[in-house]
Amino acid sequence: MVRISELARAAGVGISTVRFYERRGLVNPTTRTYGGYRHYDQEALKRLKFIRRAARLGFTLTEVEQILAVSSSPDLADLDGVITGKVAEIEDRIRDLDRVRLALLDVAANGVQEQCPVLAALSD
Amino acid sequence: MVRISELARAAGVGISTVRFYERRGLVNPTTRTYGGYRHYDQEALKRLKFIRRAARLGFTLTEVEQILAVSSSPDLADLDGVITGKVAEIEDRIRDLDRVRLALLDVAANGVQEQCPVLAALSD
DNA sequence: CTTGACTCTGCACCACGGTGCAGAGTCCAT
DNA sequence: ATGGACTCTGCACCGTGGTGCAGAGTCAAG
Repeated sequence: MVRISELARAAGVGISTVRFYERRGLVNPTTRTYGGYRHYDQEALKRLKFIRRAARLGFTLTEVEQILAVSSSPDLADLDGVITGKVAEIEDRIRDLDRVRLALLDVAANGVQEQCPVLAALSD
Repeated sequence: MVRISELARAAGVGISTVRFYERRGLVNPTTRTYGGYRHYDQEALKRLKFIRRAARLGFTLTEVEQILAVSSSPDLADLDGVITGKVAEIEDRIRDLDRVRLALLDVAANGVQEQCPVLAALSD
């Protein structure tokens, strides 16, 4: 059990950010002292790190919330649809990222041709 | 050659957004009429679509600018480092996205175990 | 039981990425 | 040449995701 400053430092975020995520319902302290101090366990640290990296991947906090909700729902029935949707969405992003990656490698290898490969990568 | 409203509609963005991207140096009109109206060619449409999708992938507009700059630099010498760096960054994101994807599939298949696989996916 | 480091809440503020409006001017089909 | 649709610039505003401060309270080592 650690308090907020230690948790924040371990996750590489600011204290205010932790409290902000709590207001958004993303991370809750495991317990509070009588005086109101937040105490966190290891699970909270994992959640914090997850949120940060998912946000960096372009997910909004609302989307992160959805993913976390899905991943810990006690009711597994008809959750499949939600997961399938999220997975498809993630696959789209991976495909797009890979196109940009390949296009950049193409530029590195062959220089810029008439048709810019990077622009072409996401033109659909 | 189309004018701004047609370009915006084709790219699925607002007119104000096109002008905003222009202020950021991301898309420029091919020509202007004497009266000041912007005219765009197909290249501009590609750039616009690229910007939108790259932004959705979590790149900031500054990063998009960098990628576009790299991809159309006339000077290919010592661009390799920049491209290599961007490619590595993109590969990291792909890896992270794939971890989340696999973790969600795991939840769909096996339910939530003691250790949540989704949280574990991005714990490092 | 004091003292200094830490934490609490509430609120104000910030940067980024847009979005909308006003008032003036442009374009072009009739 | 005129009417209506469209565009121009400049500026103000918005939602998201934080960040910082004030004033009061808490914790724990000595």
